[in-house]
Amino acid sequence: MSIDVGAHLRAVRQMYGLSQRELAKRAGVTNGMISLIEQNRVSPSVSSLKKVLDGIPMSLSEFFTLDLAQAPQVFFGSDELTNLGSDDVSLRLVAARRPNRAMSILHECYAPGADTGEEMLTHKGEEGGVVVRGTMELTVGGSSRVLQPGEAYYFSSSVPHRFRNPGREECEIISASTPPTF
Amino acid sequence: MSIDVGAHLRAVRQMYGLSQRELAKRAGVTNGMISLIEQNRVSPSVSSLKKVLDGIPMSLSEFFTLDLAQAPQVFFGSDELTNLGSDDVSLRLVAARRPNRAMSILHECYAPGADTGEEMLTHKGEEGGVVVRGTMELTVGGSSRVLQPGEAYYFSSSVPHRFRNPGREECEIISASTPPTF
DNA sequence: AGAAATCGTTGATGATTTTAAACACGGAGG
DNA sequence: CCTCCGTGTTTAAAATCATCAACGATTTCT
Repeated sequence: MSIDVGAHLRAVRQMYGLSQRELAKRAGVTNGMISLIEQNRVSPSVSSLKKVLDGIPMSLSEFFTLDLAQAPQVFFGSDELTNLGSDDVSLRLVAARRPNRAMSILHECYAPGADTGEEMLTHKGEEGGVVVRGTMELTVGGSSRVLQPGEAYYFSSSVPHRFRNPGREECEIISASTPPTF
Repeated sequence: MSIDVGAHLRAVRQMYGLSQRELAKRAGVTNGMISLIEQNRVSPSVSSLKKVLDGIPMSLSEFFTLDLAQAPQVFFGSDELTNLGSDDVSLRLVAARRPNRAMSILHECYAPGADTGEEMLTHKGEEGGVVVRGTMELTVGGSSRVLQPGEAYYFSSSVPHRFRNPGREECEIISASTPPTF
């Protein structure tokens, strides 16, 4: 069970201070329809839902991505980052326990020679980051490059990729990925 | 005109190597319906579209957020980051020209005393980051804190916020925000 | 208090979607 | 050649959604 479209629409509408009739008028649909949708007595067609959201206005993407229940921690001490790494790779996640995050932000440390494993990684979403200290060899699809401090990367995570620290020094990077990998 | 649901579903389905019948079977709907949706001869109800996507599987949120047209630059030299800052605040953006990015990743440098301006910032989305060097005073809503190197933050950008470098040293942070601010 | 306005809900009808079953096309193998 | 799969597409009937108009409840103003 994922999203309750009816309750969600109601919450969004009220958050924008609109009545069913007011929204219906802006959207060019009937108020009754909005009532039925909000009670989950019908499941609107995508085109109808789009018309309704246009009246707010809000995109379908925003609607399905938006999460209301949020009143979360903002500041994180260095020791409040959640450590997810193994022996030679430290992955420290910001806001780990925040439900329905849009991103994973990580403070990563790779020991000399450390890597993300034999197999190339493939998953949904996008990721990017900046090298802060040391050097990082990144392979994405066919191409590969050793990034120096201050250099950066950004790619679609569905393309097979792999990280490796080729240097004798520890490598530190700050990265972000969306939707959240961790 | 936003998204072409039919074409989009077709692209997603093919990306996962599924036939209409195969997907229909997994989703518990008929193959004909998928055909009609993909030709935009009908606009599916949200519940139907959800059933179809469950067969992939993919969430409604992902479906409406995902963008296909992508074959972009992966690696960025330090000098290939796009500088957006003013005199005392340097904002260097990763993958600036990539269309339909899901995130903005920034390498930011604040001169001593520099800030994001008198007014509190408010916009859609979420943002987070890690302090790499120097100190950063961050105010979010009512609360405020001075973050040290290695410390981090994450919050909803719709809450009024402000950054200021209170130290005598330059402050360097890596940040990410979604949807992209820049 | 009473009238007027606004709210969300409901029932019958017309419009649209969804199903089930058949169709047409193309490639693989006997 | 020709049947057997596998595609995706199409059609009529069944199911669901969207509209229109009316309803009861609540608030606002006279």
